[in-house]
Amino acid sequence: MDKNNSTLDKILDAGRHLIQKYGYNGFSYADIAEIIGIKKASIHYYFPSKQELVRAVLQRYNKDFLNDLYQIEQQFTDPLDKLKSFFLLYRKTLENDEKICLCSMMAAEISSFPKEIRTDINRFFLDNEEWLEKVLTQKKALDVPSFSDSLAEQSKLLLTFVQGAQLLVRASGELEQYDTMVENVLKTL
Amino acid sequence: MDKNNSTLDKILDAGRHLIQKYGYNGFSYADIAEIIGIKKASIHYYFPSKQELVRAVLQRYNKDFLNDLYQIEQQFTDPLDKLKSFFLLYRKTLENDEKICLCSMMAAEISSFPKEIRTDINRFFLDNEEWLEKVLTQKKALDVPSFSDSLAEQSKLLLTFVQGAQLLVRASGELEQYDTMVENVLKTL
DNA sequence: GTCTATAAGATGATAGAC
DNA sequence: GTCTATCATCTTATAGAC
Repeated sequence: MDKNNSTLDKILDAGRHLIQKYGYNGFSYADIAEIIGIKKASIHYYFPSKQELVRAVLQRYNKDFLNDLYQIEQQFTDPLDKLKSFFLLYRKTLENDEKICLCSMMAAEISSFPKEIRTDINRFFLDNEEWLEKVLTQKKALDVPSFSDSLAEQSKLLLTFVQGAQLLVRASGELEQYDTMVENVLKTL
Repeated sequence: MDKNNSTLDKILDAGRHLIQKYGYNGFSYADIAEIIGIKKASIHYYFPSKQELVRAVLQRYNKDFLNDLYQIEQQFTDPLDKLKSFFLLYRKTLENDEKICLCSMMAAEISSFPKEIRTDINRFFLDNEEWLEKVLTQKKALDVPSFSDSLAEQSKLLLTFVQGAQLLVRASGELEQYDTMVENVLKTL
């Protein structure tokens, strides 16, 4: 159950942290080396190029995030609880040292990436939408069918909300804003 | 009425373009120099440091954007038309060469900036919220009062929407998504 | 104002010893 | 696997000629 503490994992952890905080163009091999106490050259042993490194970080992030969504799905039965946990998942990132979702940052920096990486970033968003749509479908089955719109479209709106809310929180520096906004967006359902 | 085509303006234009596309950490003086056909050193004559340059870009962007909002306010009487124009304003940026709102990008990169710049970024968001709230107030006066929530909170949600929608469009590369999402978010009002 | 020249340090990356 | 040493290039920034 313990996280593998190999150098490889430390590099991926540090890389993810730095991208979430400063962006792909805002960190260097030297930064990673300093964080985990090795030399720059050692990183190249695992990831010859920066793009290979970022791609590995991205793919692991997507996998972990998808797993978190699956856990939420298992843990709760009430769709509303699932949605609240979804927003809490994003909140956890914001709580910790000025970070945002890795894919939010990388979507902003999309012009710096080749096609394959762009595809992985978009995959993250699609997976989020898909998960949300599934939960909204469960919710609709319980509720008076209050919304007639496509649940796929509704999911996209929820995703734009959580993506944009992160930017507002970062601009203001006030995390508490997030909770109020989540409350309000849940009321619209 | 013509835009002043001084070197200063060219520098600000190129700087804004590059930040909107690649981010603050994703461009250099050399990039600006190449775009407008001068030498790097000439840019330092106007902006000794990169932070002074980005600050000037940011302040002009905020001023121009606020002016655009004012123009919309003057041009339309129907609050719904005003909102549609608001979203169209953001769309214009997306249409053009993989760019997003300057302050969306800079909010994502907030950890790279000192306090004064952060304040300017947040000012942009607050101005957006204020403008939206004003329009929503006009709308409420016309409508059956359908929503009971605070219009300030409603404005924030609309802002999170447009901020997040940009990231989704960038991730997918499909601008048409934006129009559908705008349609759907307007239905929630 | 714009240029050439140059500095001082950072950056991504490689070669080869241990 | 991790290190030292080194590379070519890029980065922000300054000094001084024109």
